[in-house]
Amino acid sequence: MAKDRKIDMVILGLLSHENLSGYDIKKRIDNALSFFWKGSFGSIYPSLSAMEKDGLIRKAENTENSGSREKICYAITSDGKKALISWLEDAKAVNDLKYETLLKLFFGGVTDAQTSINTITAFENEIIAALEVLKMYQANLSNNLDNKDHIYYYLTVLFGVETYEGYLRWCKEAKKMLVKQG
Amino acid sequence: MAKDRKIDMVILGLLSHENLSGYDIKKRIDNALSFFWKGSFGSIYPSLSAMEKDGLIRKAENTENSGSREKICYAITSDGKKALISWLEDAKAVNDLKYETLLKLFFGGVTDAQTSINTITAFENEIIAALEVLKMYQANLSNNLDNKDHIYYYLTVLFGVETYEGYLRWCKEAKKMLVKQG
DNA sequence: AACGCGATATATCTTTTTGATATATTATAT
DNA sequence: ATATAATATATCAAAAAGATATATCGCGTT
Repeated sequence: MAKDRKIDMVILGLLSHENLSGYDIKKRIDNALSFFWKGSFGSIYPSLSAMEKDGLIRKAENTENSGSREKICYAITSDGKKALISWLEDAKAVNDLKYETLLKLFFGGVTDAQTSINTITAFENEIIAALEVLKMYQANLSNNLDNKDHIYYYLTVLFGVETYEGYLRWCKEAKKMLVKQG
Repeated sequence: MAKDRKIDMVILGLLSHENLSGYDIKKRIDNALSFFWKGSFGSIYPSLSAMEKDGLIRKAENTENSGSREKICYAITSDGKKALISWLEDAKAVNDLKYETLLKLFFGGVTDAQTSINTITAFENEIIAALEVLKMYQANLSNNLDNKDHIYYYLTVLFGVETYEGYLRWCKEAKKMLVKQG
């Protein structure tokens, strides 16, 4: 069966909600998962081919004909659902974080304080914009939390809001310290 | 010159502080940078070879002879320092975050609420342990913040403390909601 | 009607990185 | 004396990112 490809689990998870094409999957990742996960076409299409060969997914008829050019839709199989559940039931999870912002800050002593302040400000502006979007999602989702599926989506958004607000508090504090230091 | 290898900048940054071997570099990454960056031997040694060929670093005599087996130490060159500064002065930074914890939670509807609670608890325990270490670093560093180089280290630790405390607040809230939902 | 352009859609290639493994040396504990 | 843990370098396969190629479709402009 599947080895250790995380993208397989992303795809199986998304297909457990609805039938999707590779292009649809990319859109779902970019929209709903973007602030805690990423995925490229270069990993999605090979994963789809491999998982179809292994019987974890199968080609499905394009139900909602969006009118656009023909697409190859996939559905999850019972074997695929088993693989997904077995992954979900393992509580251990690897969180792989790479903050280039922090890396630049760590080596900030090589240049002047203003360079580090600029790096923090660029980060701050990105987060302010992203937080606005997240808060919109949060507002929409909190209206119908009775829907059992929506609570999981809501909790990930809550995670984003909580961490982003922490980022912004840190940006202010860090810039204050750097200005004082000169 | 160098293309787009982030590991190059990590190594150049560390070498701007002191001469190091590949093994030393790995230790520095695992200790000082671990909660916001990672690096494997499989990327460090090829990067060292490539950057030496390009003249960004050079072999250096092993100053502090630690008594252990001989090691190949490297020093940054003036070209290397130029490359490092040019990277630092670009305020744009890519922060690449992959939370498998959040991914599992997002698909939590496939299994029962207890499965998601277990995933959150495993995350919570990891963060509690890591936060303890970070707070120790923070206490040590805040004693001598007059040292110009230490402030940058301190700020990255502050970032870790702020985000980890946010994680823990979220863990409590998320578990409360999942327990209520059942 | 012809044209260009942006969105949709699949696929593949190169480069970067991880994770595993191989190999050898030195220090330490039993 | 011997096992084993830490030190040290190196390489390989697998995974993923990022870039690029190719083609279709819908829409607005001229």
